[in-house]
Amino acid sequence: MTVAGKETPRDRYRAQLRAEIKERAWEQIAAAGAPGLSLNAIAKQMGMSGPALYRYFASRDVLITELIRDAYRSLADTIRTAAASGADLAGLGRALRAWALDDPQRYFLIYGTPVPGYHAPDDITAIASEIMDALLEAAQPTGKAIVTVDEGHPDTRLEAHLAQHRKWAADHPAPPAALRRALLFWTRLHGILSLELAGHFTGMGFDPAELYDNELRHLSQ
Amino acid sequence: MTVAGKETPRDRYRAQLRAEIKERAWEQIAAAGAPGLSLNAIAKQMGMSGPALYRYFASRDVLITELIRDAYRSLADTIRTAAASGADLAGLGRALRAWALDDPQRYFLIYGTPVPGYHAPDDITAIASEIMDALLEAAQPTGKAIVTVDEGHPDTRLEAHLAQHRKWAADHPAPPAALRRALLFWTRLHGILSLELAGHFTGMGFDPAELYDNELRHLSQ
DNA sequence: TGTACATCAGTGAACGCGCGTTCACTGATGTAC
DNA sequence: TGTACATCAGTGAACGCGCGTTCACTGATGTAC
Repeated sequence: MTVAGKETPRDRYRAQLRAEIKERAWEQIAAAGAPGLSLNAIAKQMGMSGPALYRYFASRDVLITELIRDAYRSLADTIRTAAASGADLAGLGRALRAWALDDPQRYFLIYGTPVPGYHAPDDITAIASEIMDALLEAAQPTGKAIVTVDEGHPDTRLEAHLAQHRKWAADHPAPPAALRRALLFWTRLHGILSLELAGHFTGMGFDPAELYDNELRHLSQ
Repeated sequence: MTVAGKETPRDRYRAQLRAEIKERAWEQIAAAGAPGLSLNAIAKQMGMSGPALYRYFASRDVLITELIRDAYRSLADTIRTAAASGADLAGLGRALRAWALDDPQRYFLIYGTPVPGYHAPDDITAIASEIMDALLEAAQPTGKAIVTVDEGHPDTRLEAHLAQHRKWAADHPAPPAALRRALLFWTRLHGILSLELAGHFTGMGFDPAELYDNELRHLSQ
């Protein structure tokens, strides 16, 4: 244990090695999926013995959980950075797509097939709602137009439901229309990305980017 | 080997045991996900020794591939049955949702995280395009209205792209607007289902069915 | 600056486990005459 | 209907493997006086 703020060379070395272990872990996940991640294999790849890794991660589960956390963190940062630079919903959508294509298995670690029985720790779900908050913020009508008569297909039924079931947006003053837009943004774009990354469009002949842009156009209008 | 059409008691027994193996396999997948499927564990659960299963499936991979095929087959039958009974796109959407909720892990076996390097055999991809064909059929405007002035948001750009990239619909005379509708049906509904089944909505407070219905309403109008 | 001690990184052996799969074999079930 | 043979289901032992993880230990690096 080291006092916070006082970083010794040993601390730096530790941090560096932890980072390298994670890098190798991502490579393994990219090559064989998350279930194929093996501590021994990582150690061998790094030229170390298996038990050595236990100096850096208490167990395989701890490592995987940290990878999941990093994935969420990376996505949240990507979205927030885009939002901070003034991007609208479509801009966030483009940032999301770039992030997903950059590392498909990282995307699937968050949004892929759930492992039955696994429950993410609280701090991870906190990052997830941080992402939703950023979407909600961008899903609100800009200040200029006071009354938004036409924002695509207003669906009063869904908006009425969301108006009364907005626990996930409790901290946010967004109106029902924005709740709806944020959810549709999420589910529609995820639908395309997930199928695209899984290869379900391969051989069909069209360009998924066109489909994606089509959705972005209608979300933003 | 038995001549086709001549079914001996032994054949019946074989078929029955193969079916039971698959059932146990699905139970295991539901309990621990597909990567956790183990032939030995299935055998033990059935009160048999491990090697006995090799009388029925040549290998673990063969078993899994057959499960995937069955999943596709089941989905295709569900969609076609709904279509045959006169359901419109929204009806197919409801059938899809019921099918997905009935067995989430079966859904994920088709649409979940891909295993890097795995390629489905041709007969399985054939079932996949059979599903797309059924969607295309239902996505076409009904005969009554000759000119469809407003079918949601017509997006000429996407339709123009699809008009020239329709390899996946080569057998089908559906117009570009129908291609677009079929794709949006697929990606939007999958987006919601996938997130719902993976538990990403839990704790958010709203009812995913409302979101789903919202999409169905706009696809059908 | 030098010595004594504590801390830490990493090793190698070992444990127990479960996996997929092969193989020689037993015993039951079916088929042919 | 009865016998002789072939077919098939299932067993138990075994192989080789890789996994996560523990443990006692060595050697290097840091810290305190």
